[in-house]
Amino acid sequence: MTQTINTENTQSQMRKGVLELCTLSVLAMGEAYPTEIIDQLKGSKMMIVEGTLYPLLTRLKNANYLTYRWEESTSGPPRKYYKLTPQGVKLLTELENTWDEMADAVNKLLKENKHK
Amino acid sequence: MTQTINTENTQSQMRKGVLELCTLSVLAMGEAYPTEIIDQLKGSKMMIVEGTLYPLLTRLKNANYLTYRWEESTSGPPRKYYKLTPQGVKLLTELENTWDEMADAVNKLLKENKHK
DNA sequence: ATTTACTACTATGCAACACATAATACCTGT
DNA sequence: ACAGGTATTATGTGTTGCATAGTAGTAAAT
Repeated sequence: MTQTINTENTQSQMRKGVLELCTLSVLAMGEAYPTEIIDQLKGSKMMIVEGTLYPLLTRLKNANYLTYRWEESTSGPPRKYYKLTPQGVKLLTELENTWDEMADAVNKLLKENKHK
Repeated sequence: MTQTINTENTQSQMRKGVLELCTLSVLAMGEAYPTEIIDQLKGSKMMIVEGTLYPLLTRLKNANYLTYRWEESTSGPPRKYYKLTPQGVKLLTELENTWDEMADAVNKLLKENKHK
């Protein structure tokens, strides 16, 4: 029993790929640890949860787009501070282009076919 | 052996959810059969292939967002002309809002964190 | 000193979907 | 009959968002 199409579900689907771009974009400002990244994304109205972000960071790290260093915290366990590698910067640039092109295409289409 | 993050793959991921919106948007102009839909989307630089569109149309039809009628063709097998149901129109409106919100959030984020 | 609460990270599994691939069926012209 | 183009259907795979649960560290409260 699957096959549910609804707005909520589609929102998740739309986030796919974009979350990767958004995470890289946050890290373009400088290193950050997961909770900081989540807070910044929430501040931009881009929802993301731990269960999504942690695996994503691990994938990006394994693919050499990110590195991290441990840092002690005064209020809890040590944190992993992530930052972009040169390849990560390159990937970010490419994904920004991909996003721009797709967003343009969608906006154009929606405008053309606007229903009253 | 999985775990490949690259621009190509992310492009697919970004399309998820958006293709549903784009398909509904094309049908907002009036009924169309799959090949027409594909052509219109390609005209807007939104890539989609048969293997993606046919299952998508079936999902939307099963969820009562679309209906179709058969029509004979003078140059090949009969075609399924799809059109939006009232619920489909409603879904389209919701997805347009979802898209606008997400696109705004992403654009804002990219602008803020623009790397030099 | 044990409990509680908070923070940070890790592990596992599921569901949804794009896409590749292949197959089926219909029509037209030779 | 056969070939080629068009339209639809069926099946399987890989990626990923997210839910859920668990581990571990710190600090304040009892």
